[in-house]
Amino acid sequence: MKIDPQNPADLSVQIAQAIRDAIISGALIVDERLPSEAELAQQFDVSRPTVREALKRLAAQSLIRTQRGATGGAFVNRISFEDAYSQQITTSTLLLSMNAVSFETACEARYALERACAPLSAQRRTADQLATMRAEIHRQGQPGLSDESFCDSDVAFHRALVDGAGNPVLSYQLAGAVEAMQPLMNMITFTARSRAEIISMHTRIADALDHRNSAAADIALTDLELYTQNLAHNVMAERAKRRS
Amino acid sequence: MKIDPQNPADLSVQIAQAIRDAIISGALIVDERLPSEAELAQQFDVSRPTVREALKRLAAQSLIRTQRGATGGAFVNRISFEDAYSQQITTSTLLLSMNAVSFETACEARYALERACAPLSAQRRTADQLATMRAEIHRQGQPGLSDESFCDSDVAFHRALVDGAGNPVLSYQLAGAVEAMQPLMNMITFTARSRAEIISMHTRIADALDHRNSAAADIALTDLELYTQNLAHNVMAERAKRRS
DNA sequence: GCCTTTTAAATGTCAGACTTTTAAATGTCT
DNA sequence: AGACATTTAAAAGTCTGACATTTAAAAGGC
Repeated sequence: MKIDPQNPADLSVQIAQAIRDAIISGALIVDERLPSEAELAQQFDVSRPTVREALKRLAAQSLIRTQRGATGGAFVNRISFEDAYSQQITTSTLLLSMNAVSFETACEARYALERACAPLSAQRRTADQLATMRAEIHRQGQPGLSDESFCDSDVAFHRALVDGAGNPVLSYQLAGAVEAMQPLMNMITFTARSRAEIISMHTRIADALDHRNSAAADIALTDLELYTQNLAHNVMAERAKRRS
Repeated sequence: MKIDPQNPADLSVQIAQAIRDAIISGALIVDERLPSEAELAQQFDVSRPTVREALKRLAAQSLIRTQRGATGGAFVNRISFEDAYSQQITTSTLLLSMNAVSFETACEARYALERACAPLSAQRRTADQLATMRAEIHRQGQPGLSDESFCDSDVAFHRALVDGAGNPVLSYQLAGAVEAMQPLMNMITFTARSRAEIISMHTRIADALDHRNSAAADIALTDLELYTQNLAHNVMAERAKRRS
C-alpha cells in the first residue's frame, strides 16, 4: 500500500483509495483490524489528521467501522444488505430530486423493476409475505388513516411484493429504488389519488400472487402504473391550467 | 443547523448529518457554497479538523465537492447519474463478494432486471444502440480475442441493451447491477463457456430488438440465463469432483 | 488598456498536546 | 482460589496553532 506524494490529488484521497483497493482486492479481509492511526501515519509518511480524513471517507461508505478504547481501531466492515440498501436510498433520492427526473421516467422505471420480480414472487411468495400484503391492504382501507400512514402502508405492500421473490439481491436493488421514488410519487399524487382504486388494484396483485398467477400480477402492476401515470398527467394539466 | 455536544455520537458524524439533512431538505441548494471551514467550526463550536472530517464524509458520498483557492470552499454537488452509477458498482461489488451471495442468486437477479427493460428496449431502442449491439457481437466473434476483451464486450452489449430502454433511471440501476455481477460471473464461467453459444444468443436478442419483438427478447434472455446457470452448475460439480 | 505582480482567502497539511473510552492487567479482600 | 475494585495503557476523538499551496481578484506598472 503506497501513495505518491507528487500526485496532485489530496493525500487523504490517495490513502483512502489505497486502503479501499486493499479491501476490494482481498488483501484486507472482513473484520481485520487496520493498523492504528499513528501507525498508518508513519507508513504513509503523513500526519495523523490526514490519515483520519482518509478513514472518515471510508467510514462514510461503510467500508470500515471504528472502535475506541484499548483494543479499538478501524476494522474492515462486512457490508450488509441493510447498509447497501440505505446508501442506495440516499443516493437515489438525491439523484432524482437534483436532476429533475420526470415523474413519468421514475414511475416507468419503478414499475418495470417491480414487474421484473413479479414472476419470481408468484412462484415463491411465502404465506407470510402474502399475509403481510393482505394486512397492508386492510390497513389501507381503514377510514381515518392519515395520508402519511397510507403512503407507508403502500411502501410496505410493495416491499412485501419484492421480498416475495426470495432473492436478497433483487430485494436490495428494488426496495431501494421504490423507496427513493416514493417521495416523488407522493408529491404528485398525494391528494388526487383514489384510495379505493389503489386498494382494488393491490387486491388484484395479491390475488394473482395468491394463485401463483404471474401473468395476472404483471397485468395488475401494469394497470397500477397506467393509473398512476394518468393521475400524474391530470394533476400536471390541472396545475398548468391554474397557472394560466 | 445544530448539533448536541452531549450526544455520544462523534461530533464529525453529527455535523455531517446536519449538513446532509440541510441538503436533502433543500435548505442548501445545488452549487451553493457552504461557509468556510473556519466559519463552520465557529458555528458548530468545534475545531477545524472536526469540521474537515465531517466534510470528508460528505465528499465521499459525492454530496459536496471542494475547491481550493481564493473563491474556493465546499459546494453542494449535483449528483450525476455517473456518480450514482459508480457508487452503486463499488457498493454492489463489495456486497456480493463479502456476503457469499450465490452465483445462482446473483445471476437470477441480473436477468430478472434485464428482462424488465427488454420490452421498453424493444419499443425504443435507437438504430445507434442496435448498431452497438451488432458491433459488440461481431467483436465477440473475432478469433484471438482475449478473455478479458470478450468480457468487456459482453458488458458493453448488455449495457446497450439496457440503455435501449431510454430510461436513465433504469440504466443507472441496471448497469450498476450488471457490472457489479460481472466479476462474479466471470470467476465461474470464465473458462467453461462457449463463445459460439453466447454469440448465438446475443444475436437472437439483437434480432428480437431489431424486429421490436419483446416476447422473443424475453425468451432469448431467459435462455441465456438458463445456459449461464447450467454452465455454473457444471463448473461447480466439476470442482467438487476434483476435490474429492 | 493590457500584462504582471501582489495580496488575501480558502483549503490542505503538519506537529503536538490533551480527553475520553475501553479492555486488560494488577491488586485486594473475602 | 475467586470475585471485585483499581490501575494502566492503548487507541480513537478533539483541540490549538502554525505553515504550505492554490487560486482569483486587486493593485500596480508599462
